[in-house]
Amino acid sequence: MDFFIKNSNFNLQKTLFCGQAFRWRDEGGGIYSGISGARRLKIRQEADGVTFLGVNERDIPYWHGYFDVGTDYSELEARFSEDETLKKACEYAHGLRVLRQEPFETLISFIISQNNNIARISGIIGRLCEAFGEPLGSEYAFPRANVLAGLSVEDLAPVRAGFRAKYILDAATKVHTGELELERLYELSAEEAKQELLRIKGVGDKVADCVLLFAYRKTELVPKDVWIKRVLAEFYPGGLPKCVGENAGIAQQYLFDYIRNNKDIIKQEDFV
DNA sequence: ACCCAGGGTAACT
DNA sequence: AGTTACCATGGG
Repeated sequence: MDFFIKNSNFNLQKTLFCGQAFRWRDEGGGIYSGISGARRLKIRQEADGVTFLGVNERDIPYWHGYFDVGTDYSELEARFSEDETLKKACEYAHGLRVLRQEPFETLISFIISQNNNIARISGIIGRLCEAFGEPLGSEYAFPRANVLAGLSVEDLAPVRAGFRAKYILDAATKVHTGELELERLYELSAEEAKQELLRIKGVGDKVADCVLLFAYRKTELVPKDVWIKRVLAEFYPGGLPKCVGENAGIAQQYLFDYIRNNKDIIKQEDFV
């Protein structure tokens, strides 16, 4: 069935290609197709919302959560806009939403993201899914932890993940054996959950923050990649302003999209 | 050819 | 506790 969601603050182009998810494709004509975990979706941009195309009715609650439909982004943008730079970021990235993604997929994806660029991250994840994911029509689901846990670095060679291959295997193994219980992290505080994630080889402060923000919706966390470090150095040496409240992580995503597409805003001296 | 990328680890002071 | 070389790969 087709399922329309009325929402005036929902831009798919911004949401799907701002570096938080890596498995979406622009089909043209306002239509996008992608996969989250083992679910496929076709979705169309409307003037006043989005339409899930041919969606299985029982998956609607999942996608509702995935796209964070329950959050009023217009209200967030209004609050953020009390700050001058954030106001510009909100105008530029208007309609962006922070997704609620599957924990294991998010964990592996952001392990792959380290010291890497978005185009190449997408390529590696695509090859990982083709090689080890369950077929999903003409596409492939994200690989399950037990499948990845049974692999060697040699098995992962065709994925061309480089030095990150061993990190992928450590994460998959810890999840598969139950040494790390991803479902349990929902019940923990951000700080407690972070300590759990940091036990994985190849997961440091930034990757942990990304997983907790993009999968567990710990919106107070601000992943500090090279671009956010530049924004902080240039505009917020004392940290993000008070108006971001408990949603600093969402404000961070607006800033990330804004600055990466307007690189001239950062002065040369802040490139470290 | 060179530089960089949604960084982390291990080996140093 | 705070630096720094090194890690694989390929896009710009």
